[in-house]
Amino acid sequence: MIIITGQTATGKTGLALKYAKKYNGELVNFDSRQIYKYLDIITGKDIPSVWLYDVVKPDEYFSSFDYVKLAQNTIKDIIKRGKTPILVGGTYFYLKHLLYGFDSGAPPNFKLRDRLNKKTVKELQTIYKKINLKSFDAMNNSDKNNPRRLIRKIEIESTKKTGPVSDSRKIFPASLTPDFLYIGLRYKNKNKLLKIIKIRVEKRLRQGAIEEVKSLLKKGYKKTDPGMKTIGYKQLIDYLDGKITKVEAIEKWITAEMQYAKRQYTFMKKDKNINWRLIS
RNA sequence: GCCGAGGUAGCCAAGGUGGUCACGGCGGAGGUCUGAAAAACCCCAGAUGUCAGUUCGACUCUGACCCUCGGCA
Repeated sequence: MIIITGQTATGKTGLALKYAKKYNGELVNFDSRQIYKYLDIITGKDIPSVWLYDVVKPDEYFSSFDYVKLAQNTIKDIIKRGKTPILVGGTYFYLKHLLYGFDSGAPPNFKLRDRLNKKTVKELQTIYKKINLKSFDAMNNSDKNNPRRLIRKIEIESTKKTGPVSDSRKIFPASLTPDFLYIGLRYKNKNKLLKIIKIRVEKRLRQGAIEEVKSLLKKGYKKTDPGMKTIGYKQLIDYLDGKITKVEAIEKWITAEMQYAKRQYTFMKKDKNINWRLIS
């Protein structure tokens, strides 16, 4: 098995294709945006025949847990057919769960989430403190102020009463053997990354990025839908809504890509199993 | 050239009868991360156009100069 991850715009797919040829492999996507149907140009679905593209519609909920279930089956099936699974993507959150498992088996409680989403951070903190003060005190400053994390914590506590629902077994730790290729791609310097991202944004605009956003809006998808909260789409929607100019939208798009690339590496570098390859 | 407005961090920008050298936002650095993750959140650095003057003390007052933006010419 081969895993290729890393920063955005590093040519992960290209490398994956090389390996696919070499090892009789099939690609499995772990990019949280390419999971969505109709998000094609801006998310860069350049290659046909990749597993786990176009799984759900842009307005549908999809979690890392859903991803892991699908990926497990897909990978098992590839192996059964005697081929090499090649995982490609940049969503380390998904990959982490696939490789190292989950802590809690609590499923989402959407009614509870809706209710809690109306609360302020202060209120959420108060609620959680009341339920589990010890756990709250143990949270770091970043999480304590993060409504999503607080809501999730409250959600977990609230389902504890009924008991955990699903299992949280790890999938692949046994596969982390020496012949297990786990590669991370990143840029040595930011100027190069910026240059590549600029080129890529321009290319996507030429390919019809704006038309893609328009057609999504025409289909009835909204800015607030999970799939639409994606770099590129967000900025172009603001442009189409007349909130910013086209030039501003493009600049913001590029900036968001750079910030994303940075966050990706910050997260991924904690995984000591990744073999980093520098791009210069 | 004249009249008006203004010059506060890389950008936008608040402020005060002169008194711990200054609110924010963006951008930048670093970070958090276990069922929303291309999300959400934490945190750090950085500034009063120039030169004089008044004053115990000026970013705040005065003058000159430089620059920017409007209008007149």
